[in-house]
Amino acid sequence: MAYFPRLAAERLDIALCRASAAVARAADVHAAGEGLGVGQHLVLQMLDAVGPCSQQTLSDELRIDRSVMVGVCDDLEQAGHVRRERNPRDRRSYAVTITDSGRRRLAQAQALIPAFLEDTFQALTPDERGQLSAILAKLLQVGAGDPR
Amino acid sequence: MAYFPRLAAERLDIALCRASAAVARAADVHAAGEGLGVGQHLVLQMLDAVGPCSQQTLSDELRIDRSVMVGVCDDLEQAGHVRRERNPRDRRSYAVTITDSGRRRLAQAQALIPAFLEDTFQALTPDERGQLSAILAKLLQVGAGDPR
DNA sequence: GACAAATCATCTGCTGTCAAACAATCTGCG
DNA sequence: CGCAGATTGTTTGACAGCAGATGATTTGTC
Repeated sequence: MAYFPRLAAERLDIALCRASAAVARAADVHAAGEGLGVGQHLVLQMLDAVGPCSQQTLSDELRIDRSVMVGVCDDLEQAGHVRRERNPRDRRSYAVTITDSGRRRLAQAQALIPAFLEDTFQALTPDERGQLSAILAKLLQVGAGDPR
Repeated sequence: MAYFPRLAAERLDIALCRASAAVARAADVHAAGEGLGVGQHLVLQMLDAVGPCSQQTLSDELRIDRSVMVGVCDDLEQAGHVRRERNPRDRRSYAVTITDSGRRRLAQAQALIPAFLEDTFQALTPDERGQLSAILAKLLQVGAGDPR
């Protein structure tokens, strides 16, 4: 029932990982019910916001490994939500572009996110959510051995 | 370079998972250099604090899967840091007990934790670390679809 | 132009985790 | 007692993620 209390109090790293695992599982369940994986959702969201990208750019920005991005884009392409054309200026890379179908699918998925977040983080007050967001942003920016 | 900004701001779940992944990797690197896995460390810490436990209890409290706990205890037993005896009151379960060797190993590992945490969370002020700790405790206690 | 080094997408193998199945044992109910 | 169902530890199979190697292409330097 109770999470071994000294761990949460003393080991910030462990608590962070455990909380993340629980949240990730909830997100997977939500995504599975939605039929659109978390990675696919992120790719569509980014393509919609910033326009066509190479898979490398998507990998870097979204922190998804290159070799995983291959499968994510495969699935999206097969579903018709994305087009993969060679970038004419650099034929090594693709220009991954979101299609109209992809935009519709994204809008549909986006609409369900607020309720999902509300459900997942219901234990936190709006203030706490803001604090958490700011703290995580700081951690991702500088810390944790990720000086890219 | 920059983490696609809208994600960090809007998707608390994604930010949490990304931060956790970075921290987990740092912890693994640290543990590998130390020669004592994170799971093993946690088990020793809990056995030292609360006395002999079954593997099931360890699994529940430390949020480590039963089938993973088998291997963790195997390694600890083989290294002589733990004894596994059948619980006479319930011969299905073990009474896992920390040995003197295990206690020495634990003390040695514990001594390095503060420096590791300081290094990993150097981007955060003491205030922020306190906030993060409190927020994570709340999340682990109630939230994220883990109503055990 | 020619060649070395870097980059993009991809594939392969490895590791770690989880779900499901299994045997042994315990508990509860008649 | 006798039997159904739950629990503990374990093994197995499936799967995601990552490091490293590979082929195609670009960039930089001579």
